[in-house]
Amino acid sequence: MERSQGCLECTARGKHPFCNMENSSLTKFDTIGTPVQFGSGAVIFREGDHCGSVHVLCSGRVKLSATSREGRTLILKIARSGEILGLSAALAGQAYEVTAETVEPCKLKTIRRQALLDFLDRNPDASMRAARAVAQEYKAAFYEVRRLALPATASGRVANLLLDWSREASPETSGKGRCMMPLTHEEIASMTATTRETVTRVLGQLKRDNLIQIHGAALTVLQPQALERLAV
Amino acid sequence: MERSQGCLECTARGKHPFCNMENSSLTKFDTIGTPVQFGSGAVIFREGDHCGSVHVLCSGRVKLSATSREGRTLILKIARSGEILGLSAALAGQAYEVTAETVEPCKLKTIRRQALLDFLDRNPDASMRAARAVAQEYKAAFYEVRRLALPATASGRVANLLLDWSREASPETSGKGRCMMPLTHEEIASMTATTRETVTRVLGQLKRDNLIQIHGAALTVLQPQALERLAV
DNA sequence: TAAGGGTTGTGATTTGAATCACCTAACTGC
DNA sequence: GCAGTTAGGTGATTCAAATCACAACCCTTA
Repeated sequence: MERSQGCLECTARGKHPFCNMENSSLTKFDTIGTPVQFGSGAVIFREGDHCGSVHVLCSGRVKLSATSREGRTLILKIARSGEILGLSAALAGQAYEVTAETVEPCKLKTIRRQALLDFLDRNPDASMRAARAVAQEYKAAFYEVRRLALPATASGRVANLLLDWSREASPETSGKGRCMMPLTHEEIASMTATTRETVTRVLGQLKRDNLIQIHGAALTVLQPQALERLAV
Repeated sequence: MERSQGCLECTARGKHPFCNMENSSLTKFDTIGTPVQFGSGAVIFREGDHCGSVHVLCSGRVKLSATSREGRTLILKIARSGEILGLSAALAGQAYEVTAETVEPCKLKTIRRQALLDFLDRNPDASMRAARAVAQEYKAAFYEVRRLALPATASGRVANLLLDWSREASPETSGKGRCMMPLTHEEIASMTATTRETVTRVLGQLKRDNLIQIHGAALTVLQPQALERLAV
């Protein structure tokens, strides 16, 4: 009788397009999903694993990454609450494309792939929502390509990333340009196709030029326009 | 009474997941789409344009690209028949993310965004197919990120692209590793985040090392394993 | 309080690839 | 045929960033 994790009562529901479906659909949805909790650093699934389930991220952040045979790691994005991990793999009927690893304690709702497909078949509004959710995922992946491939320099790619972060976070942290960046330089390097040392140097330069401020994990973008000029 | 372009009679229908819907749905679908033809080099829509329509690509190839303020161009992919251009933008209700330009004469079927959404609402099997189609688009975008960001060198990115092409084409051209590459070095550079000169040099080196063969637009991959080793 | 693992900061060196500059071919349409 | 245009090829030079090598910090945990 775990009611605290019911989707109907979820306070964040309105914020998340997929979760915000009709009550009747959501009631049914609630019965096919299992609430799960993870600590920090837990692996939810691995790249190449058979996709048996999708995972709705209720709270917390999850790092999505891919690794090359030679050991180079690319972090695609940090997923936030409301995202549906593994949805595209489940719909396409293929293995997970990425590895999902929590970066902080997370609550999720896990749904078996077949149960989800049956549910979508029977609830047209949910299946439209799923299509929209994947469209969002697509858009995000597309902007990732853009962010990586268009800037000519490493500083451009880093600047792009910082701008993205400050834009995403703006509603929460009222002060403009402030956001939390709980990643190491090594991880930022994996998100910008560069090296740890280069990230250190670029961030150092941006601080010296007063374009940004960093206190621990707190990042403040002081001059967004100047960053944009760098970012191309 | 244009019947030649009806989806029901389309011979390629079986090859394309989205088009291969139930006959009853397809009949309805046929009534909401307008067949259109384009010559080579025609622009179907532009990045940033309001997304008023989606376009089912019936035959021919279409170049999808994005441009930065500074004029750098990134070619995301060459879409082939069966793809639905602008679907993700239509579902997400936003502007087109890319510019679509034909690289050879193409036939398309254009559907007003609202007509498509209504159609999807009323035909659950079609909306599942749409979700799957976007999931495919997502996967493609994801591999694009991988191809661009994981290899450490320009030759790695080019090698990756050549491998992708030869894999895609393999069913058609029976000879292994043979495919058509109707792009200039400049365009290949835009797909691999490098420059025209570097593409020329890399392809030259690959030819000299007997990893590939090029005659006009015909590309043959002679040693896929060696290319993979380069590609990382 | 010391020890040890992970993270960050910096210099010196090397290198891949961008840039610049030009040149040859191939195809276009007068 | 020749001028014009676009694609492909190549060398010389420059430069950003990868690599290598350590020092200086955190943080935990012992």
